[in-house]
Amino acid sequence: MTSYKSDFLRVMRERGYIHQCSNEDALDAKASSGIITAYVGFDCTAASLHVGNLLGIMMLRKLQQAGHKPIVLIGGGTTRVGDPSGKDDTRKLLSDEQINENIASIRTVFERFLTFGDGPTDALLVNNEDWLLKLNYIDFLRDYGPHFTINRMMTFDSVKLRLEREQPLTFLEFNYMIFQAYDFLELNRQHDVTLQMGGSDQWGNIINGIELGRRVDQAELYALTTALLTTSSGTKMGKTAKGAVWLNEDMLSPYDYWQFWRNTEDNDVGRFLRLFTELPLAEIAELETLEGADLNEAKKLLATTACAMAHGEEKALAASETARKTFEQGTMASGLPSVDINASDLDNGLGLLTALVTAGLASSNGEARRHIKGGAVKINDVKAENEKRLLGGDDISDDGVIKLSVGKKRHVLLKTT
RNA sequence: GGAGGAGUGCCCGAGUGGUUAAAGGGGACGGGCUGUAAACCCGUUAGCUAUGCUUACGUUGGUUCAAAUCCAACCUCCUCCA
Repeated sequence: MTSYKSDFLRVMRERGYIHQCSNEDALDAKASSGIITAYVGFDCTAASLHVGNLLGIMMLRKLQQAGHKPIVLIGGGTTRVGDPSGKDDTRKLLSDEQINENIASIRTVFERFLTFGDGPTDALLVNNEDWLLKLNYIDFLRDYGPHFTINRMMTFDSVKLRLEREQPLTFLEFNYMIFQAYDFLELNRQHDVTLQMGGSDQWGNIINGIELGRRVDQAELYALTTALLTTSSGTKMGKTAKGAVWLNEDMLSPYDYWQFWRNTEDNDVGRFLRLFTELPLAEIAELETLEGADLNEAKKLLATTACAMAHGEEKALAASETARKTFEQGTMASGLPSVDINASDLDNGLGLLTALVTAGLASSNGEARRHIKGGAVKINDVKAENEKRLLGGDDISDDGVIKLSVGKKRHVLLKTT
């Protein structure tokens, strides 16, 4: 297949989203002749999605932009089971309350990327607990069990890898793929969904759904996956000093989110621009030709654009400005992440170690101590050598804050209240 | 049900009575070099009210001056047999 007829698949390929696609000719024909409805499933194991999920969200966005209908499937039911794909260990089970809290917190993110509503191409958010929790075990087994063979399930990577690595795979997790397959069937019945998208680790699960749909309803379903995101140097993407790169603002500040993209490796800039921004391909191609330090301009653009999509233009520009002041001018930037401290603590003299820990720059006094020893700590851009140093009112700069830094990149402003 | 093997720090993995907060590697973090990049070099990598104390080698007990290391029971996993 050399060229796609449908805008959707063409864009997906041009921008580098496609890893695998089942029956792409038929899918292409279908997408070029009418509205298709597609979904991506999201687990709710945390209170926020992270950049690893961004690819799925972006796919739905592209789908909608191409005039099709995206469905966000929240795995309220399947999260109660736990997906074994790509994991060595059984994930600890979450309580129902936790799951519901997570769902509430996660759903806000989608509104930034998709247009929801009742129109034919408006996005829809559904939760699989609506049908999974109602299932009757015996009925379900009789209706759908015969369509799955253990022999076949054993061949899927999610199962095979666990067994090969001699890690336990519980029956509970073993059922995950069956539920995901059933989701696809159910969404096809309820909303005429014909395409499921996801990361490449979902391929097996999706194929299971396609087969179930064909066997039970003679439905013609499709799969489309993206490559899992890794950096050029091969490491998994999505980690910062603080942990995962969350999409929710209350979990990771727009400034830190901006920084994450700003620190992209040279070799990834073009790829990420295509995947995570909506700049024209021609412009990206030009940006890619930049070399050496000039490439930093492309990284800034990537950071600001990607940040704007997740947090809004205003915050993205603010983050960009904060970064400019901090790194290019070396001046105090008020937009850096800040932590409130009591003025009275300062009067009595606030220990530097304590300050570093409360600022989140160190996880323990011991770590703070090590950072000081290593010469990484700065107070108002002046290196701190003495771990017994006390912070007092004198340390408050003209801007009314105390700037604490660990290393070149991590800065926190202490603000008195 | 029977026989054998395994469970170590964020991960992998060495260690089989004392100098072991536990080799080595990975990851992560910090420093250097740079461009807030990569690669490379160096360092750090349990907590604390810190010349000491506490926690830590699946769990719980026991032996011993002393245990990750020996013993017992239990839990979990793997392999072979039935």
